[in-house]
Formats: sequence, structure tokens, C-alpha cells
Amino acid sequence: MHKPRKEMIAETRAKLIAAARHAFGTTGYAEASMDDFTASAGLTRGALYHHFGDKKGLLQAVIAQIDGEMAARINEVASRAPTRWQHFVDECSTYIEMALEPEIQRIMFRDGPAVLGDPAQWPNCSACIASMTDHLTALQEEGVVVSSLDPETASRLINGASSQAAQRIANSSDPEATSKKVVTAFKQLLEGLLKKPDPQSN
Amino acid sequence: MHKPRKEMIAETRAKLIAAARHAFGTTGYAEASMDDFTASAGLTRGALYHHFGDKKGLLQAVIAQIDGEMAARINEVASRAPTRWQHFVDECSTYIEMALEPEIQRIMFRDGPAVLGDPAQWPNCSACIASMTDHLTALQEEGVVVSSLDPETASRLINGASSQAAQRIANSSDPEATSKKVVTAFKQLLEGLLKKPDPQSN
DNA sequence: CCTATTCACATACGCTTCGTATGCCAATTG
DNA sequence: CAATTGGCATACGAAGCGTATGTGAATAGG
Repeated sequence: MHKPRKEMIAETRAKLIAAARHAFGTTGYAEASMDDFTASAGLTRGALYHHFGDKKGLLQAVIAQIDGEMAARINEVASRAPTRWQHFVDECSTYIEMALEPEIQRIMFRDGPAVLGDPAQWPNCSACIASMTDHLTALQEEGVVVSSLDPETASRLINGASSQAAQRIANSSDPEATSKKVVTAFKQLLEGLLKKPDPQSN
Repeated sequence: MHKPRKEMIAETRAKLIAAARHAFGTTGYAEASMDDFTASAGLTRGALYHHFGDKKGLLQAVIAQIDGEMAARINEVASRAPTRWQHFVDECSTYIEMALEPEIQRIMFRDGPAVLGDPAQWPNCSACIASMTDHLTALQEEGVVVSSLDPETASRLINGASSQAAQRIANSSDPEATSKKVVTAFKQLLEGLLKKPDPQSN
């Protein structure tokens, strides 16, 4: 018995996703020819349509995979941090770091939203956001963060800023210097969420 | 003399841009057929290629037009505001408001970046950002905003958050309620930029 | 062990869309 | 009034996508 059937199927699915991920990440979604990257996986479009319905379906699968990896990495980093606030800041930093990878930028922040619409409406719906939202909620209960704001909303705004931050660093001619400026500005923004020690002003 | 030549040319250019703008804004860039929307303007692709080189060139022209309109509207709102900080906040609010229009969302925030790349690298380069950057710089000199951050960087981060804010409102099932939550969270983030009255903390 | 059925995947076809090359006609120029 | 420019349309070829159909191997049933 060479290989069980199920295993072969899972393998071709994985090969398709991997090939598409590479093509989407480098060439871009619109410019990536289905004939080309299925061939690079030793397959044809027949397999693609069979498993994913169409090109968009395959993109969804690729995005789900990347999203899973990002969430895992964030959870790992998140697990070690002295305070919860630091924990939260670390999550954001990690998010920005990951967004520096061209593949993630292209697929998750550019082509993904363009093809599938607002990421907030995606099925798996960004595991990263969910994690950030949880921590914001906890921080509110602890009195560290102002209680007037909606955690998920705040998470998404921060998420938008993070993505801009990453793009700015990635496209910079001097990533080192830019990175410093961006991270400084970003942390400054986050300060706005903290409850002030003296609430008399304003 | 019916019409001077130059006028006719400008007119066809305008008609093409208007038709494309409508098609891109409703159908979407990728799905908009050049044959279709040029025909809806009483023209053919011949005119399009002659004036704009290709589809992307036309998108650039459309974006330039919209960007100009946005900048004009922002400057107008900006002109009336008691304090400079309020001025700045108003700019942001106006930006979010404009981003609620589906056409702007689609063209400027989704298809535009996907096709032309990071907006920060666009030629006209978002007149809105430039305006915000100017005001942030002034606010720093006045000592209202912390001096440690780079104005343009901060503008872009805020810009990213604004765009998220607008999308969240626009896609909400209850725009009224969502709008309140989003604006609250957004203004809270902006607070982070303000210099604290008592600089001893931190 | 042999037949039947399923199904993963390939092949073949037509349709749409894009980019280029070419042609035509009106408006300018001298 | 002749010549030329250039704005725009038409014609053609190439490529990509989606669907319909075909095929062969693995499973299931007797």
C-alpha cells in the first residue's frame, strides 16, 4: 500500500496552496496565472477547480493558512511578558514585524482585501484581532485602559495603524531609521488608550 | 466655430475619467470591462489607450481627481476651527466621513493600493496627508503635541486608523451606533499624541 | 477475485478581456 | 487649398478564466 487515498488528496491540496501562496506573494494575485502556478506544482487547473471552486476560493485557503501562522506566532510571543499591558504592546509589535514580510503584506494587506473585501468580514476573521481584543477587554477590567471604548473597535483601529506602520517601514529606503520613527509614533498612539493617573485635565 | 479642439479633447478625457470612476466605484477595478465603460461614455478603448496608456493609467487619473476633491473638502472644513488642535481633529473626522462613501472606499482604499501599490508612494501622494502633516508639525512647535514623533509618520498611522474606522462604520449593520463607538475610540487614540500637562510621569 | 461505482484530476472548448497595429477623418497650419 | 498632425475607431492576435467532459485508479460489494 503506497499511500492512503486521503493522504494523497491532502497532499495535492497542500501543494496547490503552497504554489498559490508563492505566486500570490511574489507575482501578485491578479497577475498570477492559474495555468502557471498549478503547473509549477505538477498539476493543472482541474485540480484547483475541484478543490477550491475558483481562484478566490484558493486565495481564501491561502489566507486562512497565513492567518493561522500569524496567530500562532503572536500567541507564542504573547505568552511571555511581565505585565498585561506589555503583553498587549508586544502583540502589536509582533504584528508589525510580521507585516514586514512582503508575502504577508501583499497577500493579507493588499490583494486579500481588494479581492475578498474588508478583512473584518472574513470568515476566520483574523485570529490576531481576536487575541488583541481579549487583552484590551482584560486591561479595561484592570483599570489600565480607559473604559469608554469598545475593545474590538480599538483593536481594529490599531490594526489599521499597524499595517500602515509596516508598509512604511517596508517601503522605506532606510528601514532601520524609519523603523525607529514608526515604532515611536505607534507607541505614542497607544499611550492614548491608557487611563491617566490624574483625570482632572479635560 | 463649434468648439475649439482643446476643449473637445478635455471633454473626452473628462468623460473617460467620469465613466471609469463610476465603473471602478461600483463594479470594481478588476471586474470593470474597458469595452463596457468606454462605450457607456460613447467612446472606445482606442481613446482610452490614446490618453492614458492603459487601464492603470486611467485609474491613476481617477485617483488624482478624487484626491483633489478630498483635499479641497478637507481644507474647507479645516479653515473654520477655534484651535489648531481642534482643526486637526476636524480634519481627521472629515477624512473618516469621506471614507464612508463606497466609491472612495473602493477606489482609494481597496483597488487603488492593490493595483498601484502603497499610497505613500503615489505621485500626487495624498494631499490630505500633507495637510495633516503640516498641522501636526505646527502643533509640535506650539508644544501641544509631543515632540518626539515624526509628523508624517504619525499622519500615516492615523490615516490607517481612519480608513479602518470608516470601513468599520460602513460595513456595520447599525452605522449609527458603530459610528459613535468608532469615533470615541479614534479620538481616544489621538489623545496619545497630546503632551501631558504634568511631564513628570513616564 | 471480479465487477461496479466513485471521485480526484486532466483535457478540450468557448467566451471574455486585454494590448497593439493599423486606418480614417476632422481640425489645424502654411 | 494642399499637407500634415493627431484624436479616436477598428481589427487582429494572445492570454486567461470557467465549464463540460473524459479517464484512470482506488474503494466497495458480492
